[in-house]
Amino acid sequence: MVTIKDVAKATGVAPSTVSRVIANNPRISIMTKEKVRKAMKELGYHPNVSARNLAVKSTKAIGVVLPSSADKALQNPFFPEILRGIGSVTHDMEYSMTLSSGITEEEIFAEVQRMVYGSYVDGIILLYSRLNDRVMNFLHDKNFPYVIVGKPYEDIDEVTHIDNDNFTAGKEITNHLIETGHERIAFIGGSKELFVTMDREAGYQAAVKEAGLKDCEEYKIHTEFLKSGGREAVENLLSLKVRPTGLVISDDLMSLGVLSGLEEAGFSVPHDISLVSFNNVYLSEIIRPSLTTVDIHIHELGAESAKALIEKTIDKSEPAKRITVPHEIVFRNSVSKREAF
Amino acid sequence: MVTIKDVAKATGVAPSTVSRVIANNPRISIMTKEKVRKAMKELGYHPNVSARNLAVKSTKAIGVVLPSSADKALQNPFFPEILRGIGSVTHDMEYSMTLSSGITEEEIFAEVQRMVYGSYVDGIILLYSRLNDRVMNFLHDKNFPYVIVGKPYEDIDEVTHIDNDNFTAGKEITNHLIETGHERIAFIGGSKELFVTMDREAGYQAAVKEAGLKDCEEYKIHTEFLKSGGREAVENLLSLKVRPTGLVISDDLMSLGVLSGLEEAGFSVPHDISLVSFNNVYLSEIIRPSLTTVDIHIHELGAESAKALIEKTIDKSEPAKRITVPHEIVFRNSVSKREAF
DNA sequence: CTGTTAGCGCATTCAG
DNA sequence: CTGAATGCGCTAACAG
Repeated sequence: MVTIKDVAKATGVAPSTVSRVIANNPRISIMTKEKVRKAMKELGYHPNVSARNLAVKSTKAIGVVLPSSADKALQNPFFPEILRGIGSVTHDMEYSMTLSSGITEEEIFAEVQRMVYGSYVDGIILLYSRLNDRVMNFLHDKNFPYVIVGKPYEDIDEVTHIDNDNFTAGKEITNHLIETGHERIAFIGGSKELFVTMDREAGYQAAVKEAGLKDCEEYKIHTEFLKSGGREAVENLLSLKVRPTGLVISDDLMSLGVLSGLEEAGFSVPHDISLVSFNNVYLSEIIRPSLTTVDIHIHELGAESAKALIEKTIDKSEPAKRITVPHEIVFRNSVSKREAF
Repeated sequence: MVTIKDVAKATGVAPSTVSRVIANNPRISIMTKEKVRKAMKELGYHPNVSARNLAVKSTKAIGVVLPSSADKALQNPFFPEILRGIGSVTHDMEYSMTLSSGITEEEIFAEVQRMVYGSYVDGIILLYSRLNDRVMNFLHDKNFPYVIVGKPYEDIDEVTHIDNDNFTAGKEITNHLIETGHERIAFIGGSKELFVTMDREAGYQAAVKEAGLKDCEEYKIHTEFLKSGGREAVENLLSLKVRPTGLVISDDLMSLGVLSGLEEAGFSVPHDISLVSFNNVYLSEIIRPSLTTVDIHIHELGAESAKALIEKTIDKSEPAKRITVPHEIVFRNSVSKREAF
């Protein structure tokens, strides 16, 4: 391994000088800089992170914590995509990204502790949010830089988070259904415990109310989309005396299950029933009918979270803030016009 | 930050002793061990990785590089799943895992160089394999520990790789179709450049030949599944005078596209056409019809690769080897019996 | 069984 | 503008 000393020797300067040209210190003459750089290149010098980290007490690395992957939810294409978003900025800023690799909640917590106490990373991105989460509490207590993608359950204005305006998105997409003539619209969402679901549902409900449409409990379904993609949800809905003609579904992946269930039951989408959802993952484009869905800009969600976190690691006093990533509806083929009765 | 010195002082021993109890060195009396451990707990001591890494010249970290994510392929649930597999062993062995975060090929290469030269990681897992890949060549030249998930294009018995027996898998799943009475079976695969595709196709072909069935070129289709999920593939196939009754598709995600295309064109699966594929990602279970597919044990693929790599980082002279992860067919509802004509 | 010493590679005072 | 000295926190001989 070629060290700073080697290039110092080769150049006939002191190690500290080499260190300074690495940092591009302005007090070094342009000439020696060139000379040193040349030697670095020739010798194949590359700085050693561990040494650097030790000296400066910082790592230029961020940790990313995925939800407990006991959860099948991890198979959601949302995750690779957000990782890409994060990666795009870590790459640009020459940070590295460490993934937490626990599977149970317990393990994850242990991992995070290691990351924090062991100085593995300068900050952490939480890709989930739960009520009373040990990890978040821990980070908070330790005053360790972290951001949340989504909406925190507690201390909402003390923790910087990156989210969409899911309420508005829910409202808009529901309005789209209303505008195309639908009057009986149901909502199918994942766990009520999740803010995403709640926000989107609230938006749906607001739209329904404002339009003066029927707002009944029977039309709001919550199901673990892990289990058979909400098959039951569909069955429940179809067994109603007055069936909905439009469905707002809180996640593309879930739509896939619902769609399949619908067609299996002999309903054609969008002919018999229209359907819209959220996320705009790749899937929604390749299935038939392709999905009208709100693109929540997953990549940007990731990128913004990384940016915000890095700022925070650089200046710990950076105030907590909320970053709202814009969304936009992508119109495709899962919705059809419905004439008034 | 509480260091080894602090606990040394608090315990009245030398720093080196503390270091030894951390390493659980057997030459330390059980008594002082207890004493030291107690102090560590009380003071909230946690070892600093950077310092440790610097001293031992190793990082207990592995790098994972994903395929260039210009590729939509990353949205394949295959990736989160394999990451989980890797994570399960890195966690157990107390390693950490760093994701490469480049998006273009160029960027990825730069990242890998940083990882290697900067001593960010002890070894690297490549989650893709391409002909004449700079990254692989680089790792190879530098004699840096790495493993490949899949099959390397070059130096196949010099690089340890973890793969399924895709040939056999292809053969078996095709045989399943044959056994259920299908006589005209087509293959739809991704890029011919990929070994996975090639191997699976070769298996398909072997099965077809052995069964004495028609083996024509028209029945072998290659398409970028990125684009509209192989819609054209389907159209081509359907426009044939003698249409196939069974389809072997090289990836579940692609099946999704094909399935949609088929139903859109008015064909019902499995009634009119049967279909089988590979991977057994979550999707294949939630769509209707659920997919008969070969489970390639993605998680295990990841876990084995991590294990093999870690072994290699510990003992660089570990010989290159090939690890074959078993597969198994999961029978679901995308295949129906076909009576002889 | 334990303490002392000397680095690991780099950044950063402080001099000059 | 540059060099010498010191220390980041930990491990690893070497003594004893």
